[in-house]
Amino acid sequence: MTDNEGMTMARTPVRGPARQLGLRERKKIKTRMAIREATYDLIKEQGYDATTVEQIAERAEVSPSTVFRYFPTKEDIVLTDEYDPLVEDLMRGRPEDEPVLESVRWAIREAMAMAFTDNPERQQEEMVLRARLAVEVPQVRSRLMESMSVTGHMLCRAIAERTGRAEQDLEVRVYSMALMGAMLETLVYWGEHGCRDDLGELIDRTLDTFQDLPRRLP
Amino acid sequence: MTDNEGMTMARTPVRGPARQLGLRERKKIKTRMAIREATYDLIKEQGYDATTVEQIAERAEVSPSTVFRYFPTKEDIVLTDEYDPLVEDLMRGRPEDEPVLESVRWAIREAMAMAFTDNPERQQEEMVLRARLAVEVPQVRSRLMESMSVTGHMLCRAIAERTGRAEQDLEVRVYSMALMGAMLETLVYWGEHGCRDDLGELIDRTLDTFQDLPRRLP
DNA sequence: CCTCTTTTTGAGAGCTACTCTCATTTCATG
DNA sequence: CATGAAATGAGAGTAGCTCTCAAAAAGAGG
Repeated sequence: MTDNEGMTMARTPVRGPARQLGLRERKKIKTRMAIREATYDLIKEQGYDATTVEQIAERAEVSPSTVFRYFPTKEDIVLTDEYDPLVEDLMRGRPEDEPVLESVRWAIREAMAMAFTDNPERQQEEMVLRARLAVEVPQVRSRLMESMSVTGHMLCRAIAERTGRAEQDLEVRVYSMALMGAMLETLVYWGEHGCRDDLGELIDRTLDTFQDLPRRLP
Repeated sequence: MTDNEGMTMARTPVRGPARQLGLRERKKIKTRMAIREATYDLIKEQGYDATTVEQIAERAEVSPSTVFRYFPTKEDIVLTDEYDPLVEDLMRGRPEDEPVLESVRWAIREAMAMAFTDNPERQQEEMVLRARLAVEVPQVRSRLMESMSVTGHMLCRAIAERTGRAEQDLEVRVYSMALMGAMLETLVYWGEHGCRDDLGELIDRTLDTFQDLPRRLP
């Protein structure tokens, strides 16, 4: 049951005979979004812990069972939204001889830009909420770390492909997860400082730091 | 279960020259260990998920309430045992001008050595179990990551102290968490490979990799 | 429009981690 | 031994999550 979410608006089915979403799939997307938005709103109103799945279901006008059918855990409602495939694709599009870190830098920047193209308001707001929850709610932070590890594996694949090394090489994995740890901490840092800084700039600084770690801290 | 003390009545508190723990505290330590061992054994028998807190309580001969009084969550029973203060102390003992990474390397090595001094069998066994669970059980892995983040903060303090930087400096934090990500991945790697490799050697390799990251992966 | 199949949903029962409260037991001490 | 403090157990309660099964909705075809 790999759910392939489109994450785009359900309105205006694409013209053309080839790809027409049926009513069923459009409804699924709508339900998914309804659950998400209900969750975001409730959390903003009363906080994460005080928000029960039952309440979420009620506001989204579905049954609790359905909520769990769409999201495996409560935390996932907040923070599942797959950047990974996007970033992976973007990285694959970079020239072979580019330093890995530069590809990463470019891919992240591009992914963020794309995410913000439609409905930048809402996207920004959700990012802030996620960062805040990552700071405040241990469960969410844990879950976020877990998803970072998935991203890390993606990065392993990309690096392996690029450098010709094995995907399971210890060095490759260490490199990837170190980078993920760095990125996650950047997000937490951003959240702890009230999300006032420019996240893109922080990420740039992090990548700079990462680029020559040994020189940074003797 | 084989701990200090001989089950005396201790009617009169023996005020010997050496510091003697009261019966209460000795009992607490015993209970804590009993819960841990019951958990380890049950997990070995039937796996993590199949082991309920009720079973653990029963085997440890305490009530379920007591289990939760000693450990905040089920995961904590498996993987709480604070290396952090030890490592922090060890790091503080290193010369000021030593490169941070070398202090880390030394502290970890020393901490491992100390952990293995008494009852190396059992220690090794528990380490293996933890690594295996970190690989197999998402909840445990999450919790482990969470605790790594705590260790990361400790590392931040140590680095800040050593280098005179602010503890909240983005670079310091990025450095620390990158290192933690690397260490955690090393543990996972070890676990995935059946804990057959020498963990100390893997850690050494990881630290080597970390030492000159930019040269490792162009 | 009606029928048949497949997918999606809701209702409800059930499990378990975890919390809280309160009475009881166990230790410490004068 | 008496008194106070701490640890425990019993039990009730909450919420996340799973599973099952039957009803409802959507698609395809006549």
